[in-house]
Amino acid sequence: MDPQYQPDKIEREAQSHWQVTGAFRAVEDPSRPKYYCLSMFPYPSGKLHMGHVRNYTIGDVLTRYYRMRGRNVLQPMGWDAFGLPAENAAIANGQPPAQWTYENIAYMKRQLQSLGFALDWDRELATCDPNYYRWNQWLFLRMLEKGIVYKKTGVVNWDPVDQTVLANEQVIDGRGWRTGALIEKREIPMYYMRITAYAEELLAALDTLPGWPERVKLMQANWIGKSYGVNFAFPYELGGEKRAMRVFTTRADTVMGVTFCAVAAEHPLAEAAANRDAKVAAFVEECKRGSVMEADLATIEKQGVPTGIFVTHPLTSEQIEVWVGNYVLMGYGEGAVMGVPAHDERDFAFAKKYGLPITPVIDVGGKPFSTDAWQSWYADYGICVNSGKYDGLDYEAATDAIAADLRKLGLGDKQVQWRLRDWGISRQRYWGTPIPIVHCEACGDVPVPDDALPVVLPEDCVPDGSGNPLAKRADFVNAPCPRCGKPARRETDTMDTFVDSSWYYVRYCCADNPRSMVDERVAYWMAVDQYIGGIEHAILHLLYSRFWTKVMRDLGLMGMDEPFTNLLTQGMVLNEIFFRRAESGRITYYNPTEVELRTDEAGKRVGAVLKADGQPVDSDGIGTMSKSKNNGVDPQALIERYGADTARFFIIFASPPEDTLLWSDAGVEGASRFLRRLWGFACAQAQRIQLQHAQGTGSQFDWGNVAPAQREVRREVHLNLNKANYDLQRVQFNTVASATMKMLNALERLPATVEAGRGYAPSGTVYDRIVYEGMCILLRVLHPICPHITHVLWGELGFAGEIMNAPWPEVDELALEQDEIALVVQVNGKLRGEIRVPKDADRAAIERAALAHDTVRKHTEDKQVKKVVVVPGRLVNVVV
RNA sequence: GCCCGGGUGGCGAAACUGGUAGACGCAAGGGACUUAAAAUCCCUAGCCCGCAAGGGCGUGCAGGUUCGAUUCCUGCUCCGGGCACCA
Repeated sequence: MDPQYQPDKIEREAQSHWQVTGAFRAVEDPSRPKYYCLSMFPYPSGKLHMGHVRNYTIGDVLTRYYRMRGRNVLQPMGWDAFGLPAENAAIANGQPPAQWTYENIAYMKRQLQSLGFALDWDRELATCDPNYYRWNQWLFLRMLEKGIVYKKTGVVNWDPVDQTVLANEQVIDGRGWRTGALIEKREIPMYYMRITAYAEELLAALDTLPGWPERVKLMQANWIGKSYGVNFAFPYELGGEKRAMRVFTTRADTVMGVTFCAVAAEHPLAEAAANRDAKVAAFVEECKRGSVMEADLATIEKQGVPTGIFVTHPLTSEQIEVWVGNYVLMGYGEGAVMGVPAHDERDFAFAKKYGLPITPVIDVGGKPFSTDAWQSWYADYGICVNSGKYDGLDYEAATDAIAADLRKLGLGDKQVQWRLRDWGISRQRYWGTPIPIVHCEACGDVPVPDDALPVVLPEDCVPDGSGNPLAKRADFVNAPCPRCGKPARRETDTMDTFVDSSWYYVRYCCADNPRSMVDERVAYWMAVDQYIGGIEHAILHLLYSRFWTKVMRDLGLMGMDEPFTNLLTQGMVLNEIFFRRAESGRITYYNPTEVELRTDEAGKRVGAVLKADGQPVDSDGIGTMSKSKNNGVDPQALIERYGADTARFFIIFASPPEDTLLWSDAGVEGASRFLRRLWGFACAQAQRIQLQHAQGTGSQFDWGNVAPAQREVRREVHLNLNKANYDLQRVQFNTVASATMKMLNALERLPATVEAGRGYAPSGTVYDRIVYEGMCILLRVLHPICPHITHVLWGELGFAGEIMNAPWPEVDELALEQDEIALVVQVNGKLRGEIRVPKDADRAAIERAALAHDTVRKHTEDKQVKKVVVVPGRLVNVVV
């Protein structure tokens, strides 16, 4: 056995052993309980970053742990290979996205393999492979047939200089990232998936997911946003024509306080007003500038103009003026809102700004209302006042009465409203799944027949940032109409990449099937037992995946209702973001490894400079490691210097999986030291352990009369095994790593000789037994985290079989027992001392011992003891 | 702006269901070994007062509940994630 721990050597050997034996190939076996462990597949951005290492190490720990627990495990891997960065790379270096993507996949695959993950590479898939995305197209057509896919217009960011649609990320302060041009909103036709048809089920089924974090379920529930309210109309006349402006409100009890209404710039009323009033027209134009992002819309200053058009209040017949407001969204609800400034903060600010009347109609516990400044209680529920026949009613009664009256008038009724909107999947981009539609002048939008699938994306395009590259490809665009055969044009939009990731976990089960999207193997593996990925996917990706699962179920393709039984949302790996802004406004990001921090004499940070030119760079704070912010850290250097086991141990040890982790490699040294120490200890004990094998390990040993100093070490080992079991079950792995360190610390402290003559078992024999048992436990507990070193040591020390298939160790409950326990003594909650009592001491004896303690006596002697609280096994609190 | 999290020594963190705050590590200081360095091993360590015994303070801030609060409640503050075309 090599006295030196050489990670590069042993890791290479272990990995090639696993490869040769096909150790991680998953085979369906109905006789064994399966465990499908899935980590979110990576976007092939070029190199792995620490977030990937963290994500996949967590998944690997679970996979290897459950394998040792006897489950038939599947842990696959693939590539989320379509997307914007490939096109950006093409713009930057002229390389076709396909080539760039495949090169990145090859490099990152080698990186993943070097980390020793127990992945079944036979099931590898890439979403940019026609054999994968043809099923996106196939299912799209099924959804089209069912009416789940439909076409309508949607709003996009339009860069007027590049003549192209920009992603939200490419709009910076309302300007195009490359051109600096002011961005405009533009309406274009798009395909939508009717996720709102599943809103009710998506919301209700959250209750069937006990294995999901509460916070994720809460976020999804809020996102779906079911609200109960009243939808009603304000009638009006325009150009002699009778019409109605519909609004939705969750506060029908405040309808009597309406003093104005506001509509979105795209609302028909706004358009009508713009036609006859230049001021309105100018404002409507202004509203069209800027991005479509909700965060931007929510933070802009609320502005509006009066349209000069009045609508009739349905209950009071009062004339109410309609305004155009830049904060009203056409895409949400009716594109019009009622204004009740006395009880809605946004309306209040708007009314103050434009001098509109503010009429309180709700009394909240008699508190005095003033129009001077908004108070948060103005929005509270209360009793109607100033509301005519509704005076004195509470929220529910008033809502019922008002809804009933509106119903009688035929102007409105109660309605359930959803915040969730249908999912627009059309993207005006090249590197994505082609939408399988042909546009024919005679036949309209014609679906591509199934036998003509897949519609293959040409892989030699090099986008240049202007327009849509597919539209420029005559060989792609020109196609005969599938229906009439006349020349027609292919759809050039591609699908949102969230489509790709909405069902890839299904395809892993049958990735080699060229004839159908799913097969019977799906029923064996699905649902995913444990899904692991970043918290940033808490809403969109996870909601879309749940939606697709339900659609596939309703199409008869799968049986399950929900795709992911247990969800672990990994915290983000963060790093500082450094950048410079050029005069043109263009921003360049610099990797933290290229930046040097400047500090003053006291060690306080005073600035940061680029190592290359010594000139200052700005900090944009701390953020998730990403390609776009160039703040990722390549784990390669770490792996090469210390080995995969150290990298894995360190990232697991650094913090609990769900916590955010601010990257720093301080502490890697400690992980490496631990593994070297473990190797050294194993070397030193190898002969002794071999001897135990030779003597037969199956024989029972009587641990009853072992000297306390040795018994304490064995207790420590089993205590930490117990702790590791608990922490594995609650997915807190950092303390599992700690437990393995504590076990080694204990074994190293194990005394070889103890005081003789007390009838204890011979200390030399006990020493050998504890070391043998201790290493047998320690290696197995450590194996999921550090598979290579434990694989090798398991073999070197002569333990049977392969450690990856060894059964998980059992806690010996007797080893945990102690004769005497220590109790803490407090006086008035303050720690004053410690007493030792027999483990079965009764309450009275504990109280006596506590009151007899010197320090306790000092703090109680001139006072009256009111009460003594005894917490068994923990503490005694004397209250005076 | 809205929704969801988080804040504990110089640093990463631990603390089972309200019961000894700081386990396990990193960095640091002191020592041993060595011609020297690396590696390794031993010791110290939340902050303040004290030679010590001991005492006071301490889990972002301000309150509350409790014999007892990092843990429960209220308000605030800072940081992170999401906000529908980054993935």
